[in-house]
Amino acid sequence: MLEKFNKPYNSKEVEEKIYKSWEDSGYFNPDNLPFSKTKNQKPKTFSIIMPPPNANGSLHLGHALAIGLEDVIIRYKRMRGFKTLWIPGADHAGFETQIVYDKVIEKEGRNRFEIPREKLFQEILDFTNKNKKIMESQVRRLGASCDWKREKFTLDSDIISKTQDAFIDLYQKGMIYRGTRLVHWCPKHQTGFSDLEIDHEERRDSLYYIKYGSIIVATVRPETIFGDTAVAVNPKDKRYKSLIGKEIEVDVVISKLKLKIIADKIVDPQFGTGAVKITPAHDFNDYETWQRHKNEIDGPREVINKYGKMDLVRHFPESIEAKKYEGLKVLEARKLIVEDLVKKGLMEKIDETYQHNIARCYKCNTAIEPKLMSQWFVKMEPLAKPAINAVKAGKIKFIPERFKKIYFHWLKNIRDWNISRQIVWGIQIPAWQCQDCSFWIINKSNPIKCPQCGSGKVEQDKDVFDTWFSSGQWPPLTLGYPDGADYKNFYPTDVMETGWDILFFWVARMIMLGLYRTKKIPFKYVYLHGLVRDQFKQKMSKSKGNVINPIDMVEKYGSDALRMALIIGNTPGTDSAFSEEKIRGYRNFANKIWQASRFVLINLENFDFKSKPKLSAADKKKLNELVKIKKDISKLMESFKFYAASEKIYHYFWHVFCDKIIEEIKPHLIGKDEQSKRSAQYVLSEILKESVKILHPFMPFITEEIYQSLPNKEKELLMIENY
RNA sequence: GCGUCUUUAGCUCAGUGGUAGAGCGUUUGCAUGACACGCAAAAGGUCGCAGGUUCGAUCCCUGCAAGACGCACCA
Repeated sequence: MLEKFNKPYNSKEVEEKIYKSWEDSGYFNPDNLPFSKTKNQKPKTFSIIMPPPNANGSLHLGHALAIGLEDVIIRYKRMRGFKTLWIPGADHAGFETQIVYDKVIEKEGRNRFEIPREKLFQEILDFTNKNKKIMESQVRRLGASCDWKREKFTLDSDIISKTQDAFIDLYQKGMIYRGTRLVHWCPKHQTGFSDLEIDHEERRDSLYYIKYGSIIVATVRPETIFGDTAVAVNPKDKRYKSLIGKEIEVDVVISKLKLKIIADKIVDPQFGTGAVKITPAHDFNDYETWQRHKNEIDGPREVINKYGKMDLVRHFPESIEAKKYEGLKVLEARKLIVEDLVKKGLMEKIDETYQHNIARCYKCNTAIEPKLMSQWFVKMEPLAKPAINAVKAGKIKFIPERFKKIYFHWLKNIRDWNISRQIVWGIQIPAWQCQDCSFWIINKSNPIKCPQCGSGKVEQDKDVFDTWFSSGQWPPLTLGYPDGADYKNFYPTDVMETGWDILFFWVARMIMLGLYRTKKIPFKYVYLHGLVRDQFKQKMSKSKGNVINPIDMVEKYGSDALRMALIIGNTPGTDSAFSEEKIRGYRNFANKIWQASRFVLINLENFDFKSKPKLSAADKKKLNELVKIKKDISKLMESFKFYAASEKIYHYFWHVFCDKIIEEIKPHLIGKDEQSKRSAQYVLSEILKESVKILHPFMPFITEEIYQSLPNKEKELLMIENY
């Protein structure tokens, strides 16, 4: 019976078997939990929706931390008698997966833009389904006690359908509109983005002072002069006051442009020359300036195409010089136009020390081109207000609290959300356009005929939703909103546990869309864990070669050790330094638990549990101390201080129980005094059982394995013991 | 520009208005009847700097410095 304890703890021999016994027991499903069936009164429920890992690859340490923390919470609540539900999921991760797959097909010498839509979608679906299985098996290896029967994928048919419903509902209420406006466009990935997918990089560039007729303008993008439609000055600027409203003729090398001088507050008289060229097609501020002066000046003239190349000939067909620039990449064109301007004597000066920020694609670092596009936008202000109020009123609490401020700041300055993406991997937008009269029909199925002009030429929008538009509705959708039983029983959920890096991408949007759709908050607590970094606090990345694969660590040291290493000393919201050393330390702890259990079990072999022995004063004290420790730890668990709770039980088990209590008790075990021996045995058995319970949420595998050997166990599984 | 965080032992981090804590690491001893993935000891800190509040500050307030980060952005 106890032979297995004769060698060091071997996680490999235990974990798979234990996980299977949990899964087979059915207790991951709250409906099967024994204590939830008994009473007439409504059972206490507790629910967490797992942030669905991307189904395009393997788990990283961030996932391991998240799953570890969520499992800690779930197991603790389950043992506390809650009807506990944890729903696992998988995210199709639209754009992210698209580019992962781009790399796959690039290696094969193919290009996604040449593959028919349906074929490409099917290929990515096959690829994702394969990876999804790997991801799921990894979640199991981490010990997640989630209900696999309720698992949801963001491309399940009901999720797709309900996501489209949300779009239609928002559209009907005037919260979504089709707008032609400038969007962040990545010339490499050939898609537009929302504001969040953009990184800014500080750079030193040249600031060119160019003669525009009688005045001089300063710009970093001389290649856009072909798209200019005005020059703006500050209305209070005395230097230009007399010129406002006048037209100047500007030599832009390939042609002459007549530009009106307009007055606008946006112009800072202190910067450059105080005169700004206005290029509404290629600059966000210029676009807005044009909006304010629509009646006075021409609108956007696009001189850069979607590939980031010059597109001039169609605007200047009679210009021979235009051909010279045609098709050049922006930076090549810039070099050339600068040369030509200098040659023509139009370059006043070049300031090469100008520091500014430029927008980059967050994925490939390609310079973002503001591009004029017709897209679907969500009006954010009406969604943001209730989301702000829910947090202000304390209905949703952030852990740590300071993220509230960051959240408020973002929501108060929010801009409309571009949800159109020009990729195939995602949920297609349920919008159809009449090819004859351009009328839009918002409908899940093909409307066949245009209701406006009767034309039969109706085509669905090729674009798909920003992946966060669907995952933003994740809590209600996974629970079967609007009429599912789980939605009734488990919504609002209790905790949303995720990384602070997706506070805006995901958490804020879940709150906004959740409130909008269900009129209820989607969750009560937001627990934001920090990012896991390497031992030097550097971000882990493939290029730096400092990535630690969590599953390798599970193989080497066991899931329990990995979980402890991730959770101990990791305070919410603070990035943590992580190293293999740390895991080794907790592997050692696992063995310590193993050996201590062995010692206790050996000494319990002839112990009669039927009658409780009379306890010595010292032994009573030990048990009282344990009660206090347990109380302290529960308090820490309830206040989300898992980093402290785990450390406390670690310290108690090793340095109190093993170092002090066992050593003190040894003489009683081998002594002749039968009563004090029985007292000692009882104390050992009690402390071991309680310790294993307290440790279980953190180190579920080894504790379950030991529990199965306890002569005084009361339940079939430790997992459903009473905490 | 607006904002957030950090600064405590060699490293990574907890923490408290009343003479400083953990883990790892280091040093020394130890094959002790659970465990060398171990045991027993030990060394190691003006709690970033300067003021203030207080009987008392590592903790509260102000300023400064260094570092990390978020948001926005002027050509």
